[in-house]
Amino acid sequence: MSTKSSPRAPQRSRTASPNRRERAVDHRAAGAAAAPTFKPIHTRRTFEEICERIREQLALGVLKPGDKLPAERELAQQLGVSRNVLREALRSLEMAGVLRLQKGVKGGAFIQQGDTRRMNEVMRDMLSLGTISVRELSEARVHVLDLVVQLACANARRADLDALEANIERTELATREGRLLDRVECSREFYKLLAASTGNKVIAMIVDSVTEIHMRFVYAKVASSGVAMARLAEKRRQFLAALSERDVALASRLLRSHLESVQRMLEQDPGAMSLHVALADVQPGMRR
Amino acid sequence: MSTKSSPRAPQRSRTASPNRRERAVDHRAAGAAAAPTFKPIHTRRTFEEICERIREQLALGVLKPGDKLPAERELAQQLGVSRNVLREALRSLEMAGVLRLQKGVKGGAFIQQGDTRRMNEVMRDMLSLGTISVRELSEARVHVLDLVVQLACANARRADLDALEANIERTELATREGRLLDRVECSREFYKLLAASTGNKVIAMIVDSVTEIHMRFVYAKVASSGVAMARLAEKRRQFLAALSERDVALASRLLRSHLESVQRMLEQDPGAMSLHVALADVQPGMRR
DNA sequence: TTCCATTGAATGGGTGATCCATTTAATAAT
DNA sequence: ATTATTAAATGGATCACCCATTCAATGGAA
Repeated sequence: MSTKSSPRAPQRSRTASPNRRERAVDHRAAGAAAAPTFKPIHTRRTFEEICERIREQLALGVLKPGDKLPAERELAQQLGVSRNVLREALRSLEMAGVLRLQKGVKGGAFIQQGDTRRMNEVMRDMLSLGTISVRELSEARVHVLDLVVQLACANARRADLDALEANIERTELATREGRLLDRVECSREFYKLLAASTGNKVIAMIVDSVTEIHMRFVYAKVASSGVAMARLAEKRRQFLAALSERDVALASRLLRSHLESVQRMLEQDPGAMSLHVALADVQPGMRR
Repeated sequence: MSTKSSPRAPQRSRTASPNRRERAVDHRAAGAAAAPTFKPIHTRRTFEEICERIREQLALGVLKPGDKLPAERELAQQLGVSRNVLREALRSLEMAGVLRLQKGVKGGAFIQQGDTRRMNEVMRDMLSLGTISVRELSEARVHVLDLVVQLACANARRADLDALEANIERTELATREGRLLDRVECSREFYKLLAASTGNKVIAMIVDSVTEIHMRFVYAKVASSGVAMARLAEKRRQFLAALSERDVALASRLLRSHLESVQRMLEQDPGAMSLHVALADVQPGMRR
C-alpha cells in the first residue's frame, strides 16, 4: 500500500512552488521500519500557521496598526501557499478585527486599530450556543456596573460628565417626541459613556459587550410591547448628580435600583423574551 | 464603455450554478437612464453573508451544539456559492469557536459547545494592537478579582473549595520540588477555579481572559529571573480559609495585598516585561 | 495651463476543476 | 471470526482563471 502511486495520469507541475511547505512529511517512508520517532500530532493546518505568523509579527511589534501586508498574490508566494488558503487566513484575521481588506490599487490588508466591539460578538456567540445564560449575563452586568460606578466616581473627568449630560438631554428629547426606540439607543450610549468614564478600556470593553446584549432585549421588549421606563431621564439626572459629587454610595444605590426596575420590566411577560428575538439581527454592532 | 464585453474568448460556463447569487445586479443597464432607485450600498461580501446565515440559524435555535452542517460541496451548492468562498466562511466560524471541522467520512462541520477561551484571544489581540495597555489590564484584573471574591464568598460550593484546596496542595508540591514554572501554572489554575466558584460563567470568562494574559507576564518573569513569590501556598491557604468562612472583608484584603506584591515583583526590572516576550507564543490557551 | 474623461494596472472578490490525506464502512481474504 | 483491503466521502490545498473596484497616469478639450 505504501508504494501505491497516484493512479491519475497528468499529475501536473506540483512541487513547483519555491517554499514548498514542510508539512508534507512523507508518511510512506515511515511505514513500519526502524523509526521510534513519534512525530507529534501535526494536525496544524496551513491557515492556522499563517494566522499565527501574522499574529506573531504583531506581538513582536514588527507589524503595527496602519501597516499594510503584501498583496495576496505576493504574500502567498512568499509563504509558499496557494492564494486561496492565504485568503482563508486573512478572512479569519479580518473577522478577528485584526485586519481590514481593501480593494483596488493601493488596496491591501491593513492592520487595524483594535476593534473593541469584537467582544460583543464573543458574548453573542456564547449566548447563542447556550454556553452562558441570559441570567448569568444580567447578573454579571449588575455587578460589573457596580464596579464601574466606583471607578467612574473616582476617575470621571469633566468631559465624561459633560458627555453624559448631553446624552441625558438627548434622552429627554426622545422622550418628549415619543421616539421610544431612540431612547433605548440613548440608553445604550449612556452606559457606553459611563463605562468610558472609568478611564479603563478593558473595563469599558467588558461593560459594552454585556450592555450591548442587554439592550437587545430591552429593544425587543420596547418594540413589541411599547412599554417604556418611566421617569428615565429624571433618574439619570439624579445619578449623574451623585456621580458628579463623587458620591459612590448614592450613585451605586440609584443605579442598582434602576437596573432592578428594568429587570422587572423585562421579566414580566417572559414569553416575548426569547433569545432569537433579541439576537435575530446578527449584524448590528458590527456597523462600520 | 458599457457595451464592452470581455475580450477573452472561451468564457466558460458561468451562470451555470442553480442559485446564482443575486449580487450581480447589472451595473451596465443602470448607466444614466431613468432609474432613481438608489440600491443600498451592498458592499457585503459573500462570506459575510454566509457567516451571518449560519449565525442566524444558531440564534434561532435551528442549529444547536453537536449538529452537523451539510458537507462543503453540498452546502456550497445549496447556497449557490463556490466551495472556496464557503470555506472562508467556515474558517471564520471555526476561528470564532462556533464550528469545528473534522475530516474523513462522517466528518463535517460540527457546531461546538461555546469555547470560553475565545475571549482570551480577543484580549491578546487588543494588547498586541495597542488598543489596551498592560496597565489597564492589570487594573481591571484587580478590580474584577475583588468582585470575584465577593461573589465567591456568597456562592462558592463545597466542591469549589475542595478544588481550590487540591490546587494549593499541588502548589506546595511544586514549591518543594522547585518546579517554579509549574507553580505559575498552578496559579493560573487557582484563579480559574476561583472564578468558577462564583457560579457565573460570564464573570469566569472575563477573569480567565484577563488572568491568562497576566500569567504570561508572570511566567516570563519567573522563567527569565528565577524569582518566585515567597510563601505562596501559605498565603493561598489563609485566603481559602477566609473564603470558606465567607469572610469577604478578610479574603478581599488578603487577595488585594497579594496582588500588589505580585505587581511589585513584576515591576522591578521592567525591561524584561516587554509585550512580545509575554505574547510571543501565540498559540497556548488554544490547545485542544 | 487647467480640467476632466479615458485608460490601464494592481488588488481584493469569487469561481470551478482537480488532486491529496484522512477517516470510516463495506467487502474480501484468511 | 478475524483481519486486511478497498472504496467512498469529506475536509485540505492548489491552480488557473475571471470580475469589480480603485486610483494613478495619460491625453485631449476648454
